[in-house]
Order: sequence, then C-alpha cells, then structure tokens
Amino acid sequence: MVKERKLTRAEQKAQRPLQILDAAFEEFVKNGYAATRVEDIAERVGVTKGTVYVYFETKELLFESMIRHVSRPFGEIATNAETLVGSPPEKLTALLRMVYEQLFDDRQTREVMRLVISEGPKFPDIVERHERDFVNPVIASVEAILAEGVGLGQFHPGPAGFAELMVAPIVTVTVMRLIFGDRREVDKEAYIKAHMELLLHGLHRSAVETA
Amino acid sequence: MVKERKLTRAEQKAQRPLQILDAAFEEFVKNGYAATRVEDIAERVGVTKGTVYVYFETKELLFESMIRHVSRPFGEIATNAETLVGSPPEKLTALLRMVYEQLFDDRQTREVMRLVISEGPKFPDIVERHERDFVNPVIASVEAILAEGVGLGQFHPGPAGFAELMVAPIVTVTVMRLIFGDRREVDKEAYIKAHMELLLHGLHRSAVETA
Amino acid sequence: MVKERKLTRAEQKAQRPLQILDAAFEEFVKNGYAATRVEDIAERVGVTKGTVYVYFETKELLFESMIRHVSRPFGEIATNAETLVGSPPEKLTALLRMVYEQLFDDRQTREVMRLVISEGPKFPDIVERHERDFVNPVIASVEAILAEGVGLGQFHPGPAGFAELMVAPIVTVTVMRLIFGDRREVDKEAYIKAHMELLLHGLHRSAVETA
Amino acid sequence: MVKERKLTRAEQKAQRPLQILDAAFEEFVKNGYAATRVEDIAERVGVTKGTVYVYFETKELLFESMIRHVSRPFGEIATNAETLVGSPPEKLTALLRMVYEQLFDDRQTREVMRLVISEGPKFPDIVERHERDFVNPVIASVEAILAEGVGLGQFHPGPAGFAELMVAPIVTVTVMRLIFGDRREVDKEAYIKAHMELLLHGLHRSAVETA
DNA sequence: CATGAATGAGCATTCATTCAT
DNA sequence: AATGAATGAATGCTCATTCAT
Repeated sequence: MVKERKLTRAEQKAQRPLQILDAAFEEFVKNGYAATRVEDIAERVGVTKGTVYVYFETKELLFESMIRHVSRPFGEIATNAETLVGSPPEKLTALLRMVYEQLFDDRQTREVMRLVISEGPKFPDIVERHERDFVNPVIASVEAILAEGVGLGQFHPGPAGFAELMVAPIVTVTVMRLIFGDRREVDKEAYIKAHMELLLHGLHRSAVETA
Repeated sequence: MVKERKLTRAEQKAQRPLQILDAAFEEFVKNGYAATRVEDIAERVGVTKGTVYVYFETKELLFESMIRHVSRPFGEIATNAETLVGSPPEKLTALLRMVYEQLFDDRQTREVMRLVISEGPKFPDIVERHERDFVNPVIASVEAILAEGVGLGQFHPGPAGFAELMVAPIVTVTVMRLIFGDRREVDKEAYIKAHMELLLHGLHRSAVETA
Repeated sequence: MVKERKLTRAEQKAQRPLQILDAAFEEFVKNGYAATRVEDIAERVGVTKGTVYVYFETKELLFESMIRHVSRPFGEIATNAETLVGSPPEKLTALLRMVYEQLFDDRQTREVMRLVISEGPKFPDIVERHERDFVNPVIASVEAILAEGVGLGQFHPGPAGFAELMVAPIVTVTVMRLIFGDRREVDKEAYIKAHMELLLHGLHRSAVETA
Repeated sequence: MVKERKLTRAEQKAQRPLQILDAAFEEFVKNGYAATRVEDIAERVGVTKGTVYVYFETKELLFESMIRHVSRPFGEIATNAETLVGSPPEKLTALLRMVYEQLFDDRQTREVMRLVISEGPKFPDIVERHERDFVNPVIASVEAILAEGVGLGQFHPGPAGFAELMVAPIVTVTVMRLIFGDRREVDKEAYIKAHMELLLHGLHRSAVETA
C-alpha cells in the first residue's frame, strides 16, 4: 500500500502485466491449466477479465508467458557452475547445493516442474524450454565436474557416466514435496548430508573403512 | 470384432465398466482431469455418453475409480520383498530391480504418478492411496534391507538413513520419461548398473580402490 | 406381505397397472408432471422403468390415466344429490357436507385440484374432465336446490343466482390446505357451521334478529 | 425498436434484469418451473442464455427473484384498508372490492397464486412470502372490520369468526379463472353484487323479509 | 411379462473471448 | 487502458424411451 503510492501512473501500468503473470502463476499452479479461470486471475490482481485480454491475447499465451516469466532464473546455474573452485568432490557438492536451492527450495521452480509434468503433453514448448534452460545446463554442469573428476582419477567412470544419478535425490525429494506438501517433511540438512555421503562413498562399509 | 459375436449380453455387460475404466485411463492421462470430456471416453469404448453414466455417477467418481483400477498391482512389491534372499546388497539390488519394473517399465504406474502429481491437489484421496499403497511399502521394504545391512555392519548408517536416496534414480528417470517421453532415451541397463555401483561403492575412487 | 400371499400370480399381474397408477399419483403430486421421473414411479411399485412402459406408452399417457384413475368417485355426488330430502336449506346443508367430504377431506380429489391448476395449461383434457365430472355436477346440484328454494320463496333470487358462492368456502379452505398443508389448521366443524350460518342468514344482525 | 436507440448502454443495462424477470414470469407461468427452459426466457428478451446467467446465478434464484418481483404490490392492501371509512358493512364491501382488484383482476397476482399452488412444495419460501405478504394482511384487515361490526352489534359473532368466508368467493372465482381461463366467463359485477348480498343478508328470505 | 442396458435429445451452467463505451 | 455486458460454444448430467434377452 505504502509502496504503491510511490508509483506513478505510468509505473503502475508497467506493472500490470507482471502482476497478471504472478497471479496467473498462482492460479495455474493451484488448478492446472484447464481448470483455471481467467476471471480468477483477474480478480487476484484486482482488475476485470477484460483487462487480462488487454495484455494477453489468449489464455494459452498467458500460460506460456507465465511459464517464461517464472523460468527466468534457471539459466544462472550454468553460469555459476563455471566459477566453482576446489576439488571435483568439493565442486560437485557445491553445485548440488545450488540445485537444491534452485529446485527444492524455490517454490516457483518446483511448481514449474509440476506444470511441466502435467501440462507438458499439451504445451510442448514448455517442455523444450525446461529441457533447454534447466535440465541441460544442470546436467552439463554436473557432467563437466564428473569428467574432471574422472580425468583426475578421483571418480569412477562407471557411476560417473550418468549425471542424472547425482541429482536424482534432489529431483526425488522435490517430487515428493510436490505430491505430499507438508505431510511428509524431511530433515533437509540430514538428507543433503546423506546424499553427499552416498555419492562420494556409497553404502558399502568396507570400501570407506579401509580408505 | 469377430469376438464380439461370441459375447453374451451378460458377458458384454460385465466388460463394460472395465472397458470404460480403460478408456478413461487413456483419456485422463492424455488430457488431465479437467480437460477430458466424458464423451471422448465413451467414444473410445464405442458407446454414448449416457452409457458412461449408467456405470459411474459422475466424472469425479469415474476418475477415482479409474485410479483405483490401475493401482491394483501396487501392493505386490511389499509381499515379494519379503521373499528375497541373499546378502543385503544382493537383496537391495533385487528389490530395486522390482521397483524399476513397477515404476519405470509399467506404463500404468508411471502415468498414475503423473496424475498424482497433477491432480493430487484436487483429489487428496489418490495422494493418500498412492502413499499408502505404493510409497510406504517401497520405502518400508528398502528400509528393512538397509537396517539389516547396517545391523550386519555392511552398510554405513549415514546414507542408509534415507531409503528415498536408494530409489531416487528410479523416480528421477521415471519423471524424465514422463516429461520427455521418447525424446530422451536412456540405456536402461547401463543406467541401472551405474545406479547400483553408485549405491554400493559411491563415486570416490580411493575408497573402492583401496578396498 | 401376508395379504399378498393370497394373490395368485394372475391376480398380482392384474394389480400391476393399478399399483403403477397409485404410485404415479404420489409422485406426480409431489413433484408435478415435468419434475417427476418415471423411474421413481417404478421404484415406488418395486419394478423397473421398463415395466411401466409395458402398461403405459408414454409418461403423458400415464399422467392422464392416473388423473382418470383418481377421478373416479367424482360423479357420485350428482347421483346422491338427487336422493336428498327435506327443505331446501336442509338439502343445501346436506349437499355441501358432501362436497366437504369429497373436496376437502379426500386427499386424492384435493390433489387432483392442485394438478388441474398446475398442469391444466399443458393437459387441456384434464381440465375438461374436471369441469365435466366434478365442477358441473356440483354446480348443477346446488343450482337445483337453489332453484327449488327460490321457487318456494325461501331463497333470495339475488345471491341464489351464483351457485359458486355456496361452495366458495369449501374451495377456499381446500386451496388453503393445498398451499399451507398443516401449517394453517382450521377447526373444520366450526368452519362448516359458520359457513352454513353465513349462507342462510348472512352477517347482518338486524336481519336475523328480527326474524 | 425506435425507442431502443434512445437508450444509453447504462440505461439498457439497468433494464436487463427487469426485462428478464418479466420474461421469466411469462415463461414460468406458461410451463411451470421445471418445464421452463432458461433459453426460452432469454429468447423472449432477445438475448442469449448466457446473458440470463450474468444477472441470475441459477434458474432457481431467477424463479424466486421473479416471484418477489411480481409480488411487490401485495402489501398495499393492508395500508389502504386502514383508510377506509363508513359503517362496517360499507368498509367490508370496499375492502372486498380491493381484494377483487388485487386478486381477481390483476393477472400477475392471479398467476402468482397458481405458482404458489404448483411450486409451493418445492419452494417453501414463496409460500411463506405469500402468507406473510398477502394472505395475512387481507385476513387481518377483514378481521378488523368484522370485529368492529361485532362490537357495534351489527355483525353476528358466528360467521364473523372466519374472515376466510368473506373472501372465499373471490378466491373461488379466481381459482376458476386460473383453471378455465376464458372458457367460463362470469358477469363480474353481478357476481360481486350477489357476493355482497350473501354476506350481508344470507340466502334466507324470511330473515331479510322480516327486517 | 419384466428387465435393465443403451440411447440420444435436451438442458442448466460455465467460461474464454469480444467489443462498445 | 480498463470495463463488464454479452456471446455462444462447450460440457456434465438427466431422463424418457427402446429393445434384446
């Protein structure tokens, strides 16, 4: 309220599309594409249906714009991955922490994942975008570190062949959060610690023990 | 077509609900709950809209019945887990193979997972069922083996504290299959092998090497 | 239950149409023509929809048959009216008591009146029947007595010109019963007494007093 | 048509609900609640189905609104009754003339009576409203005059105990008009005159004669 | 006769979209 | 830009009616 006073008319108008996109995110996440009413999105912003159509031609385009809108931060991971320092295990640990933050902690990214799963068949574009902007960069970053580790003789080439395995615990805990919400809480730090131990040392005691 | 002649009225009638459930599965999977038309389900069976309502009172009940219908095989895993023999690593490997078959290979279970993710917020019942009939049994079976391994001094208590970590690669590859379909094919056997190696030995070479 | 044992198959079958008509009466009265489901009528008899169609071609014909069925006793009044004895006031009193019994006390006749009012526009036949079998005979009987009374110099020709006036209190209390059910109970005997006094003596005290 | 040009959007909009209510009255009267199609109401106004739903959430609410709409003038009788002057017989006569105008002459009120009779079981609210706004005020007004007449020694306490008896001829002729329409025309003035004579003097000649 | 599965026309209601103001 | 009245196509659901068994 106080802030809004500061905005000029012009600024406020410039905000409209963004407000609509944010409202659209909430509604589409709550109900899915088909079950969401344009009117509910408008209501959430405090405008009428017609206004939404001033900025977005159709509900489909609004949906796609919204996905693009909330997908913005995705690309950063790849960039940041390049700045990591330390040994491969250290870099891997650091990178995976970034993925936890991005995928598990960030509600928007998490819910985009739900929408990609549920609306993907109807909106191939968002699947492609998700692959290009999120999956591929993450996989590439992980692979780079794995390759380095293998090159240095620190990582086994076997499990290192599938970057997906490294991020799987993150994907899984995220999916469970999508499905069960708060009903199945996890001790995040303990989970991450166990995840890292598993990655680096495996379950087998003899292996580590003798090290 | 030829077969149909053989069916008596009574037989045909007994088939109807099953035919409708199967058709409903296909349509709900393709479009999601809201975007699926009862008429399309009927058409797929070769009957008219009204016939669907002879067997299912509402679209919602049809959806829930369909989920129950295709969720039948879930319980078996827990039962079979108890019959496993061998060392904990062997049993774990065998169990995870069963999960691969159930979750990754079986289209119905895979698609139920999609529906649980997308329609869960609207159908809390299917989330509960999925937790009770699938997630919990699998987790419990894995935990039993992990506990045994820890008890025998073969498994580290650290990573063994989270059964989710063991199945995470399966969940992840399944989710990716849901999202990307055939676009991102994986060499399943190589993936499973890497998965098992990772679980048992970890990435770290020194560990294994020195063993 | 016990009674039914006595019925032979044949007898029971002969009953079917009557049972259906009775059930139809209840349902049509409860919901009106349009809002009544043939299935509910069948259910009330303990048969299925199809059975109703064995005996009645359409819902409309069933409705009309039902009206005819429950309208049976109407004609009797006219017959009985002719057997009345006594002075015109005595005969009028006796006749009106018969109308009270027929119209106000008898649930079937009362409810037929409701149906004539509500479904008359759609079923002109039942209006005609009601006029011919009920209204006209009653009016004619009243008129005959009034004419006799006027002829004998006992009744004023003025009010005696409208037989409707004599039965109006009965019609009115019946309509109120249809509308208000038990919510507005009347002391029937007191009402009839007041009705008769009004008819014969009017409200005006001077008139009676000086008599 | 010509007029419409003159209406501004705003004016037209303000008219819409009223137009719809009027159209609804005609259709509901013609067919009853269940057999009336919202689309026919819309068509009568010259708009489409959807427009009706802009103003009325459901068919039921439209029906109830319509009843309220056409029941507006009911309350006036009670108010006007208080302004009557003259002797009790004069006041009674004047009051009953008002009831004739309201109930018998006014098509809307007459048809509301039909709807109360036919739809009352499904819409208890309209029965209550009819009782509160129409029946009770009329009865109360009549009773006040009767009480006054009895108090002045001009009316017999017997028949004066039931106000319903005084209005019964009006109710009856109205019901007959509902049922038979124009088929059974009455000489209204002669009927009213006979009605009044009956009320005040009764049928019995001796009574009046000797007065 | 009786059944009940199947039909299909019908209807209430919803909602994305348009457009005059 | 913003509104919101109006549209009309769509869709869930109902129910009178039919007919093979």
